[in-house]
Amino acid sequence: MPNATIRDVAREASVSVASVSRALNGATNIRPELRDHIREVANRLGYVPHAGARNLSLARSSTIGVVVPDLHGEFFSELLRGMDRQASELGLHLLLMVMHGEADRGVTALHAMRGRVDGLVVMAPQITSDELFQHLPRTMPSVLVNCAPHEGVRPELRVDNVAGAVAVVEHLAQGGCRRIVHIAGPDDNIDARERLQGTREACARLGLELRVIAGDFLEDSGTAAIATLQAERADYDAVFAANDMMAVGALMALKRAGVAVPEQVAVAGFDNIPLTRLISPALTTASIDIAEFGARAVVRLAGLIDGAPDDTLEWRAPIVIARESTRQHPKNTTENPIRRGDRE
Amino acid sequence: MPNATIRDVAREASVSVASVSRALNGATNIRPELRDHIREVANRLGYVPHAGARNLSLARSSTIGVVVPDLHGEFFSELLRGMDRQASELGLHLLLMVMHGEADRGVTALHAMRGRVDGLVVMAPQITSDELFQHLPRTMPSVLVNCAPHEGVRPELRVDNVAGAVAVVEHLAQGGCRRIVHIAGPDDNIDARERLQGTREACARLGLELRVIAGDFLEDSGTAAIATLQAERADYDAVFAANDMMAVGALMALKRAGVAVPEQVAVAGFDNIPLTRLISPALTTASIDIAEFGARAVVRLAGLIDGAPDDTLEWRAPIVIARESTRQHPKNTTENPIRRGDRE
DNA sequence: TTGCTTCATGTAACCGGTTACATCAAGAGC
DNA sequence: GCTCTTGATGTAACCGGTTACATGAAGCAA
Repeated sequence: MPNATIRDVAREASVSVASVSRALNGATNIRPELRDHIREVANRLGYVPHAGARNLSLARSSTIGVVVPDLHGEFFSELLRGMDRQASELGLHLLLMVMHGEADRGVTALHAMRGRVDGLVVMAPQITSDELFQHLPRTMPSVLVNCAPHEGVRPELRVDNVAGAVAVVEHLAQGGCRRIVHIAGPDDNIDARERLQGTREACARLGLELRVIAGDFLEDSGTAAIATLQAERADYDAVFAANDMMAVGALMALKRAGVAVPEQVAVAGFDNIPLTRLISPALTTASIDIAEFGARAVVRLAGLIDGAPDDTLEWRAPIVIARESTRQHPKNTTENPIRRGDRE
Repeated sequence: MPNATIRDVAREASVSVASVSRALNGATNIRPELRDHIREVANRLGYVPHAGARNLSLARSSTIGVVVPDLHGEFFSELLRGMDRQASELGLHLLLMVMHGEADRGVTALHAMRGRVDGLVVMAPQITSDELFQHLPRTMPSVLVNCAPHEGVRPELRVDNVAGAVAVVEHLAQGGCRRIVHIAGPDDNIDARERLQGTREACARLGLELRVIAGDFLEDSGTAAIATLQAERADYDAVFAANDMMAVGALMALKRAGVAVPEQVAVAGFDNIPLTRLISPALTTASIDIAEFGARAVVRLAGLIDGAPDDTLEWRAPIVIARESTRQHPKNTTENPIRRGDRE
């Protein structure tokens, strides 16, 4: 037997559908006895309103779409947690949409959102996602989170990656490091680019040697970067990875290679995912409060949906969380740090 | 200007709404030129179908609801990742719903799903969620994942917690451990209970001493458990926590207290979350493929939605992943393991 | 009593799609 | 030329809610 509809309840209670709707939605213009009677009947029939129908007629779904490139790792789970907490507080549901890196699938997916959500939180750091933004209808309230540059001005939330990278490099320099290896993220990722840019700027300004190795934000590419360096017997005293997972990969590889961290090589990451404080040595990293970041995006989106004007670009500046992996050590503050090639 | 509707397209193309619907949904009974013309007009107007209206009329939303108790930690992010991968493959969307531990909110939330999703994947390990299952309408296809016992038979997927715990204890015993401390999970959590039960059974059978300390599945309670033991100068040679996060907390606390792991005390967890292999010593744990587990739930739900009969209870038996934290050490295989209280 | 206001309740249109059925033109068969 | 079939197209009902507006009864003043 299918679910009861509002008309079933109306018939059973010998009233009109309007009265049922009024009774169940707490309208004031209804006789209390009638209201209670209708509620009783609705309960008896196990009536549950059909949200889809309600949404259609109200032109509001109380749902927001979350567009993310990927679900790997703790960054997204933290972001999602923050968004969920806030959304649930505001009585909103979360519709998840993962692009899996495919921009065209992203456009299709975006279209699928119409009539399903009241607004979107979009995270699309791929430089190539220009098409995506063009397909983001003006009529759809949306907050852009850490997105690649795009046409026009939109409500936006960004991490100040350049400042974060600069701060990390300064921290490394302060610890006595002079020869930095930067493991970069994907070339088409705006976060990765900006972190690289900040690293370049800071190294140039502080007179540090810089070598850049390509990576892809995954643990393995951090490991691979160290393998390359080891094979070359390269000379460096710090590894700064563009995100924490690559830093972890590097850390593990260094450990296996018998290189002491931080004594011989300091290691730093970016994002401050929860596990950074659990590994050993604990990882130095650039941190923003990821969950708060997500929550903030939801708050702003809710404002937009309610019609509040908002087209500001809001920044979050990361701070450096100094942990064991870059603990300052006197012997490295000299001009002549231990060279990797010397022992092996 | 609001979004174009199917009627706008029909008017602009001088055809009926039926033709527009046919043209855009690839029906065969339409003249190709007309179809192309309509598509062209639709494109020009930037027409995107209203998913909500479509769902209402098709009585199908292509969305599945995911009900989870919490979003903390990597377990859920892995589960979600597996579900998303599968859902996206099947052309389904994911609507997230976190209960935040409140059973009554859960019931409300469940009702909110009606007309929004075609089916549910429900994870409700709280013993108290009986009410929840009663409010799960029979008409709503749903797959239960690691749920507490409940009335009636439903399509279900479960981790064999008892077997997993037994396997871990056997592994510990094989390594020479005789005095086990089990850090239990929340008392009202079915997974926690079963893991405790398995631990009890195995210890009894193997003649091991067992002490149980209460925990709550969070890292801090693992830390607290060790603090308690230290304060008492308790005598034990293995800590088996009911999940990985508590094991990690215990591991950190032991390290800080100067207790060597695994030499003095072996440590094991449960779940095999990704970070277990990254910490040091790497954590021994009971593992199932969490992402696959989630994906499987989605596959079965999709089957149910398509009307396939399915009321089986499917089990996943965890396997023990032996890592450094329980590395076998000869001196502990004697009847007289090092007592914690002897050094400090 | 009449006329006016107030308020509970019902009727029916609407949200934006899909689709059963009606309609109608063209082609086939005789 | 007439009928029958076939296939494209249009009309309108329907999905299940909400709500503007119509209706009609009760309350009140004159």
